[in-house]
Amino acid sequence: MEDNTARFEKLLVKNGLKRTAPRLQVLEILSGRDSATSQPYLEQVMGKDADRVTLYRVLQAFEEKGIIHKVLDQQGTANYAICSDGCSAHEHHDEHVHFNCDNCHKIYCLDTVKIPALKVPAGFKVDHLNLIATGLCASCSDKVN
Amino acid sequence: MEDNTARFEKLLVKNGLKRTAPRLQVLEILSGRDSATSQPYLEQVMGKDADRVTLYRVLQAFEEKGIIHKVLDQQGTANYAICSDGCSAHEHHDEHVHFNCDNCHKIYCLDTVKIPALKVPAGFKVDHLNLIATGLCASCSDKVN
DNA sequence: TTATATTTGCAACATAATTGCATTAAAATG
DNA sequence: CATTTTAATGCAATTATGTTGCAAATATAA
Repeated sequence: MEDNTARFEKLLVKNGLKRTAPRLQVLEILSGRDSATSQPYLEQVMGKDADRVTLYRVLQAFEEKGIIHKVLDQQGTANYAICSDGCSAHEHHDEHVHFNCDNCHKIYCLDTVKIPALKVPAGFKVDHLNLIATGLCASCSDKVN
Repeated sequence: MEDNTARFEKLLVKNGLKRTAPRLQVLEILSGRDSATSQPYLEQVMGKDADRVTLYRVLQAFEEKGIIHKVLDQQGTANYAICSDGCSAHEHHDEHVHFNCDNCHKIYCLDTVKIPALKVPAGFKVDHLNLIATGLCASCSDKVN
């Protein structure tokens, strides 16, 4: 799992995207984190390596191709995480629960927790489900006690 | 159910808020809609009747008192709906499902649908759940067929 | 009717996101 | 390997969204 760069380059090519510095950098940052990453954080980390507009466009392209998925936190800020295998441009499989910690504000993708089936009123056709739980993450509830 | 104004005035007084024109207007608009209403829509409808800042502050005050609740749609836009009875400043009971129609972009509060209980990994402590379903609402899926 | 406490509106500012366009860089081609 | 083609970047300008401080106005209490 060492040579990420080679892996990322394949990922880009596979999706018809050119191998550029800003794109590799975004993948590098996202893969090094255990929770979803906010746009402002990315912007700050990348600094002047890439224009703000470029970052927006990189994220948008990645989302369209199914490389990353977007989660909105309780404030409405966009956060991004690398999709698990199985996502593609045509179909996102990110219907797991996202956990938004009230203390550290990290967003965890709880891949193991599936969203239970849901009964909706007649006529409504559910396409996607998006469940965000808020509370304290394991690390923060430790510290509080 | 005709004289809304009197009802709204009581609601304001009960929550220690003064009876002002912008507040009554917001309540009037929200109560006349069958789905959650976006901040931009409210801003547009109110036009120059109220300053943009006033609208933000009215919405914020209402949310704090438990008169309305905020739902973020898939784009991260704030939408507001009048709370069902039982909400207060201390406790929001809006843990029902919100349905975001992909076609008409309305947001429905599905009060009758409860969010199923959830198993989370050890250590995580869930405080609130927020489930947004996307797809076609009853009215739009009619039209498509 | 006057006093007081809240609420409003304005101006200025801060942040987040989008668009058009010229320039640059990556991959494809011969 | 030079050249062409196509995609991506960076910059400037613009729009949308949300916030803060403060003076003026207004609702309620006294």
